Amino acid sequence: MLDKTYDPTQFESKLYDFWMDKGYFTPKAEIGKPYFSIVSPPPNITGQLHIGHGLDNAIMDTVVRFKRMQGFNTLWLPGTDHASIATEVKIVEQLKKEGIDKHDLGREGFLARAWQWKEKYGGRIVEQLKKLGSSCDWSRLAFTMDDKCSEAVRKQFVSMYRKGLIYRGNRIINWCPVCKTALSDAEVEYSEQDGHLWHYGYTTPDGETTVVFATTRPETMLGDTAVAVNPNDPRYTHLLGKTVIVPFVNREIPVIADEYVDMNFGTGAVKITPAHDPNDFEVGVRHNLPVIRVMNDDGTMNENAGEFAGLDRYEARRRIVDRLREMGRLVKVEAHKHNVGTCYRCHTTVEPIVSRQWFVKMQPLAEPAIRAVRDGEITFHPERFAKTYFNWMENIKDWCISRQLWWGHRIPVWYCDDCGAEICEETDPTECPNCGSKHIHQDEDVLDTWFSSALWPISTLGFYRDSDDFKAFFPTSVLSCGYDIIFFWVARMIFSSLYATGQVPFRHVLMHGIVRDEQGRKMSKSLGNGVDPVEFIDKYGTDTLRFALINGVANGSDIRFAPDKIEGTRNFMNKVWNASRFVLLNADGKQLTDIAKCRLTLADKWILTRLNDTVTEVTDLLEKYELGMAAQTLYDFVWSEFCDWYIEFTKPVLYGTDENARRDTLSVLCYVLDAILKLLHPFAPCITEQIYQAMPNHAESIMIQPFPTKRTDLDFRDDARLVEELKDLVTKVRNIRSEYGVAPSKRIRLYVEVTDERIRECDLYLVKLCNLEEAVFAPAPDGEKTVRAVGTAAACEVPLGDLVDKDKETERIRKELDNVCGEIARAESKLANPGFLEKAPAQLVDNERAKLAKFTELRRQLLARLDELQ
RNA sequence: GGAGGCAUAGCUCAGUUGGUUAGAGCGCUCGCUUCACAUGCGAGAGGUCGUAGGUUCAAGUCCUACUGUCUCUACCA
Repeated sequence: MLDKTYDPTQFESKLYDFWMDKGYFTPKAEIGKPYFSIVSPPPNITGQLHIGHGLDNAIMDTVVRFKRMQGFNTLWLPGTDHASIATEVKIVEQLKKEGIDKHDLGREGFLARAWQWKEKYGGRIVEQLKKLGSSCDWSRLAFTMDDKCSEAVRKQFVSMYRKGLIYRGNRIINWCPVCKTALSDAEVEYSEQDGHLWHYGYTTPDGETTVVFATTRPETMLGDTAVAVNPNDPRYTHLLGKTVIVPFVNREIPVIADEYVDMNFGTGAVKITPAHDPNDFEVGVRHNLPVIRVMNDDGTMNENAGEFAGLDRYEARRRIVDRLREMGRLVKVEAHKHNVGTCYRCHTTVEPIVSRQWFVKMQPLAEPAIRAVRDGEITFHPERFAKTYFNWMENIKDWCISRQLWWGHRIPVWYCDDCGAEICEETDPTECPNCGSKHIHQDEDVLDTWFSSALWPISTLGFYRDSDDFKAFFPTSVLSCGYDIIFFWVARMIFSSLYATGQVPFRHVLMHGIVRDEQGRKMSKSLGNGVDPVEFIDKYGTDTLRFALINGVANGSDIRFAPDKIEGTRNFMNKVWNASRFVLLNADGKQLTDIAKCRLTLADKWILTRLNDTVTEVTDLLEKYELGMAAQTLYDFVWSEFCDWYIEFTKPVLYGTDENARRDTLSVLCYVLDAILKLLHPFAPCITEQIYQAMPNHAESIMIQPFPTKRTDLDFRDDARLVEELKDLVTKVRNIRSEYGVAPSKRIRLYVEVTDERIRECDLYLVKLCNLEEAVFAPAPDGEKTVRAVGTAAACEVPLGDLVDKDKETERIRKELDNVCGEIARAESKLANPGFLEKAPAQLVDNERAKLAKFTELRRQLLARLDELQ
């Protein structure tokens, strides 16, 4: 039997262990069997569980449990990510506290520390994920740097290298002077900052003409190798082909013409620094300009900076501006807001720098990736995110994949010290295949962490090992992640998988939003407004966490995680618990009947019909991955129909003396509760299993039971409609009681005049739900003062004696009459519209006619009542 | 600059091929220790669905423009 109070901490972790012991999470790789598979987005080993993981896992577990119950061979494969740069930053910080520089340890020593870190924090996050109740297969737990994944990275790299899709070159990249590594474009975040536009100029050697321009980064002038103007700009035609002198370094540079220059911006002249600006770099390529780097990797000025060498970039900027001012060259200084790129890990302003790095050539990879989504091989939910995807893919630039870090997959390229050959093989070479020299050395850099993440679905399933898992579970069915990593991850998995396997990595992409705080702010460490899922689960349980994150939330929209929402969800769990307790307390030790053999009451028929509706709706919604609406549908059914009405309907029977009726009603109660538990299980796995285990005739576990399906043999539309009429009457009578201040405990008599004879069967329901002393199926005796509730199946009269106020009652009836007349007018005007009759579906026209008939009848009765009152 | 989202009850939000009287939770008002649940029960009040046009028999839903707001993306020195 269930405990008196709902306390999830008493059973959640026990149930998880039970499921694990039974091996329910671990499917066999059965090739050809209908399957459902998800490969989990791997959390970074740097961190701990946050609410975003909670959301991600709640979504995946709900879908996975649903599909498992539907009978699919279901795999949910979990893992963790080495998170190259993020982890390395953390370890460097840790070392710093111990007074150690990473270079003191050397590469080997550092990597040893990193693996220690991985053991500690990777293990911790796995334990935290288990608290969520996620039914993932821990026997297949993967790590981006384990053998299988490393092998995939190696093979993919070599293959792409050989096809010329990976190349090494000098390009402008984003450089983080703190992390001291290159970053991809996706790893740069822009933030608007207050800066300045400094206007000054360079003068021709003869000292006669000065070309004035504006810049936000004066320090880069030391690397200027040209001044550019628009070829169509008449102001500067006379200067084309001339030269000007860069002060401080006294370099003579040409004035060139290039379309890139916007004549209407500033003075129409631009200083060109090919080594430190992406656009200038392009200009430099077109005009064959020298590339002069003036900065070191740590953001200080290098030897090319002349008198400013050794200064930090910002100090150099200040000094240069000061000097220009002293020299009288500074024409103007303007305040200027501009977007500055920052490192997504440490938020330092990145420096565009020319550097020799490895790149993935994107154009050939992007095309099939765009096609796959366009052709519907992959579907985004909601669809609009496909646009975001196209937008990025169609304007994609080459992907810088080398990082000047140690923690990660080392680039599998060796260089021959003797002949300079570049060697890229699947197995580590020992000598140069070109000249036979033994003097070879490996590239020092590691790969962007997202290069391995991009292979995650194929590497974890063992594509490069020809494994059964791959054959049984690929392409995966669903990918679930936040919209913030579409570029980092989703897009890259798509083109990487298409390249390697010729197949898409997943069929459906479920995008969710960001979990925000009560005021709609992002949760962050600095604001201290984050919700720790582990703490939350210890307090409320994982079912409440999961349901609160999913219920009523539209796909892809951000979620406000507010305390009253949490309480509401907890209350719902409590409701489920107590309703179950009611059923189980009554069913305890009683014999039940097969539902198909029960003599069903009207209420039974109603709830079974409504259950059918709910099963259909929830199943449809889940199949469309509309989890929020599916949960909402269940919430409403459980609370507003099963608890508020059906359980109340059963009470007169359960507390009555007819043993057969009691048995049958209990059978229906148990049947419906059992179905509710199963429907709810994907969303709230623990509470449903706990209750299920207390049910009569339960099987080993709810999680391997079939998901409920519609019972056409238990569908009673007509009776269900009648019960809706009954509910309507009950509400109206209660309303009258409330309006007239009849004490809830006061039992009254009710006179009922039926239009639908079946209402007579509802005697007990009326007595119980309206708290009657009796229901008399006759008109009220003459002279009895009553208030009337009018419905289509019956009209009820509540005798209230002197409480009845003629004016008040007239007013009440008039108000209802207004409403009814409004509806009649509406229906009539629709039915009078020839267009509607011709073009609207027949069903709709019929509905409208039925509605008109119903309201006309109500109007008749209301008018009759008004007459009586006169 | 480009793209996209949002704008519905006091608040937070659902509302998916256009089709019953636009819903929920919270809050609010009134009343209830009714034997599953006060984490509850019953009854209510509260919305011309941002503005203006258009398409349609029919628009919260589709189209156009506008206003407000948020996000992504690019980046002109």
